[in-house]
Amino acid sequence: MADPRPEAQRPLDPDEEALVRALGQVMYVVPRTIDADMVGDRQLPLTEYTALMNLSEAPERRMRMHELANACYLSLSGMTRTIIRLESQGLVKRERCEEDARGWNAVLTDAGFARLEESWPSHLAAVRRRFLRHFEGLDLAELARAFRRAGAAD
Amino acid sequence: MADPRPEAQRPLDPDEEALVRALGQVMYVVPRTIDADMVGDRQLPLTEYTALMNLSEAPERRMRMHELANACYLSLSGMTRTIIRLESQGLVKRERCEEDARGWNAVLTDAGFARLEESWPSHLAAVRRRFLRHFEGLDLAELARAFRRAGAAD
DNA sequence: CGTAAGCAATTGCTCAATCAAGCAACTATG
DNA sequence: CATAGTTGCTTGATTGAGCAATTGCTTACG
Repeated sequence: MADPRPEAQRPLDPDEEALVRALGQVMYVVPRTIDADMVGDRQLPLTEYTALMNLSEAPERRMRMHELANACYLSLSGMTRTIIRLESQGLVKRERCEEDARGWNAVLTDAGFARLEESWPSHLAAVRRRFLRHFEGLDLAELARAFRRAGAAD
Repeated sequence: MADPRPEAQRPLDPDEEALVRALGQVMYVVPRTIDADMVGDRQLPLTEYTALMNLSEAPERRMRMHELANACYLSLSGMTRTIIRLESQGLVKRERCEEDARGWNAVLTDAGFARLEESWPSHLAAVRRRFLRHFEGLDLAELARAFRRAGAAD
């Protein structure tokens, strides 16, 4: 990380500076407001919604733990605990993996699928209201590419 | 033919969808990598850096707790504890507010200022590497406005 | 004035996330 | 085919954050 070459230390130009100062809004405020909307509306925290949603899109509605952890931007241990919470609500169950007995699949139950169907409108509304509508008129596809680049390791 | 669904539930178009799916990268991955870079490089978590930085820009290098909490996107109680951590390292001190004895000012010490001077290149590098460079060629000023709109409380 | 209402900040508690350590199962090598 | 090393996941300990209750000061009103 430490690479204190002069070039790297050139001060930000005003537009860069404005963007960096505004970054906190998207890093901190947006996730909290979306989560608060979901919890207030459907009692389903964003982390748990994200897990259910990823499972619902997977083949046979099941995923290995590390796969799901990645998809949810969570550590493996964080994912274990999230699945425990969902399991205790009957929304997910765990099944040993056929091909590798070390592995587990998190599997969406019918109750989990129902919970998701009941909750997605709330998530959609929150995402529109707290995020998407503020980007009208911008090139969303290009922006999406930039977001993905920023998240890619290096 | 008219779509009978309420407007708010209209599905996302592909570009919107791509952006929403990429949002997690900026909400979750970017802050963690910037923080990890700062901690690895200068032992200074991003939250604490942000507090020092805001203080350094304030008149007399001092701010009221709730002001600073807002600037750092933190609750007041979260800010109290951050200041306690900084105070225990001698980087900040607390002084009763002259005009209102209920209030306290967090004041940057010389040691705190020195810590900041030693750390900002690391922060700048992290922000460039993990965020800014992926947005080259986009209209940064417009993007900054969109970020600020997204964070503004309705 | 004097008391009720309100505000600034801190404290107690809880919770979700991390890292590090542990356990169980798989794989590769001599 | 034994065993050393690796991998997949869980568990234990810790941390940083938020909310709700509390403390101490200020202000507004009768």
